[in-house]
Amino acid sequence: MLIFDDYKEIILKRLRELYPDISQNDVELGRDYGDFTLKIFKLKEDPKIILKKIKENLSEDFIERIDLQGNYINFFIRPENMLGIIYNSIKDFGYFPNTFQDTSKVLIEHTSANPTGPIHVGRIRNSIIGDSIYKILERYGYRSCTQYFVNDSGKQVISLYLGHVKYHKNEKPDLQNLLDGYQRIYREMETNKSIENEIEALAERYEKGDKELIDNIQHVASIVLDSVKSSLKKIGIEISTYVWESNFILYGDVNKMLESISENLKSEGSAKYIEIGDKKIFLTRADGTSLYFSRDIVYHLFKQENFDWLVDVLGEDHKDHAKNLEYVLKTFFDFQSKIDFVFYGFVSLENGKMSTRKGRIVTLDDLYEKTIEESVKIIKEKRPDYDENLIKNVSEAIAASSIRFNIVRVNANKPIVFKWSEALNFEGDSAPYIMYSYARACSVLRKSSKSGGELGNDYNKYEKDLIRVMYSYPYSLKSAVEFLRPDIIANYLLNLSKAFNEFYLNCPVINTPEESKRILLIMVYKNIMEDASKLIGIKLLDEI
RNA sequence: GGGCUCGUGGCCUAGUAUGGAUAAGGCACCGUCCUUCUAAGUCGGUGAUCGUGGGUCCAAAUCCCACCGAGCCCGCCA
Repeated sequence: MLIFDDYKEIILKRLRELYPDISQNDVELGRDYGDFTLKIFKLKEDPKIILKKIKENLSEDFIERIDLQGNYINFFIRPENMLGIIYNSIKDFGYFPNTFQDTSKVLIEHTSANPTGPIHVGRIRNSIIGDSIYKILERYGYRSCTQYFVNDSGKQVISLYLGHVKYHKNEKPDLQNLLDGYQRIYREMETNKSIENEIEALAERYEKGDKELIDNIQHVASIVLDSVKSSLKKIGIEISTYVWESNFILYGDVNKMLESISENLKSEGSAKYIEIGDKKIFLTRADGTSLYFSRDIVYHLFKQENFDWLVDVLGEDHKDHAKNLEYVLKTFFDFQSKIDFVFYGFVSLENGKMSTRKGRIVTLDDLYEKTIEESVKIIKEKRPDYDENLIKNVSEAIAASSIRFNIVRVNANKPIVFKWSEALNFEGDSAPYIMYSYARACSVLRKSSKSGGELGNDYNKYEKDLIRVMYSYPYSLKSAVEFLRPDIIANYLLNLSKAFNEFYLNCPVINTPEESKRILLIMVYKNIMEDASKLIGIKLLDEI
């Protein structure tokens, strides 16, 4: 929970003393008209009288003035009051807003990609959204943790193993030959049906607990998984815990789960299913092997043992699966945790869908390398004085931040078409724009000898705008949590950076009478930038 | 065919949950500003019947209905 002096709440309370019907939504954060705005359409009273009554009842010090404009009443807050709240919070607690530690434990499951190939730009949307949600919930005061559910027991990963046995048996398995074997076996399958039988035979042995086979499959899967981990690490994503699907089979949890709901299971041949309306959800195959749905039930029951709130980040292709899963968990099992699903639209290439099997992908590593290259080129052009070490630091920060920002800033339910020209654009609404604005602030602070200890009392338009955007940070944070939408933080950062850039261009600091006051403003800005950037994985540097 | 999601200037994105002030940014294009703290920046200009058609309402990008277009799902795959 966020803790700060919320002027909106105070204003709302006073307004309701006069007009009890005023709702939360009738008062909103103002844009250019005022700091807070009340819509008075509903009040059915002469606006001038409303204004008069409100002015009489709202005599708080922090109110600078109250204006009537058409059907809106605008409230202007003294900038020094807003800034004072932010500044005091940072001074006392290290950040603004302060938080109250929530007792709820939340687990964010993200990525969980089948370990059958390198992670590509289609899949990183999952990781980027998931990691950002994790950091946002953590900041808000939840005790948070991330988890990757590793599929090492489905047909895909069995194919990965079989591909290696068939085509690269004498080579030590590595990412390259595993991927080749995987793609080759799917090509082969198109003409040779017997391969499917081989896979099924392996699945059956697997399910019966063939230890050697399970170990071998886990071995190849872990090689691929390690590559996924190291790719994600480059963009600042480290997942707290990994849970392997095979464990639930090995230790009999899947079977126990099936027994516990045996009354509700129906049979078609030897295959078992649950009926939801006229839909059949199969839990086991005719040969007795388990299906993803069963393993996912067991996995969610396992998760709820330790967490009060589960958040699953899933591709939009999982919408039906998730709906059915939630229904089954709540109907047939003792499932108490709160559960939320965050879906995201696919990232496609300009020439169509990505496919690991068909080799039509842009991997995260490719994208990272190209972004570094482009960034180095630009740094050498713009900052000829930077040494190799600095170039390396800056280009790596820009690459990680740009990749994350370009993906996280768009609303998850919109599809994205990946374009190199956009991925490598470092101007306008981009991560470097935010990083640049921050570096400018750092530069001023470096060059000033003032410590910024005093709050001023007259702030010009640019200073006031900056203060207002900074004050609105908790509102964005709150929305991001409420709707599990990290894009809200990304857009907030753009607005904040823009407000600073305008201030910077119009308000000289060093060697002016306003230096102390403005240094304080910049210090506060720096703190909020660091706070918000961290949430979506933008790496800020003192100089870029 | 059924279900879910999306459609906002030439291109990309915000605004839609909670209807309300001239639809806000960016890219591209034209022009402005470095004798002052990083020009990856700033300011100005060109450019939008908010997919189409109805409806509700004092008021619709936002709500409702229909249609069109795109994506995803409709497996004893995951």
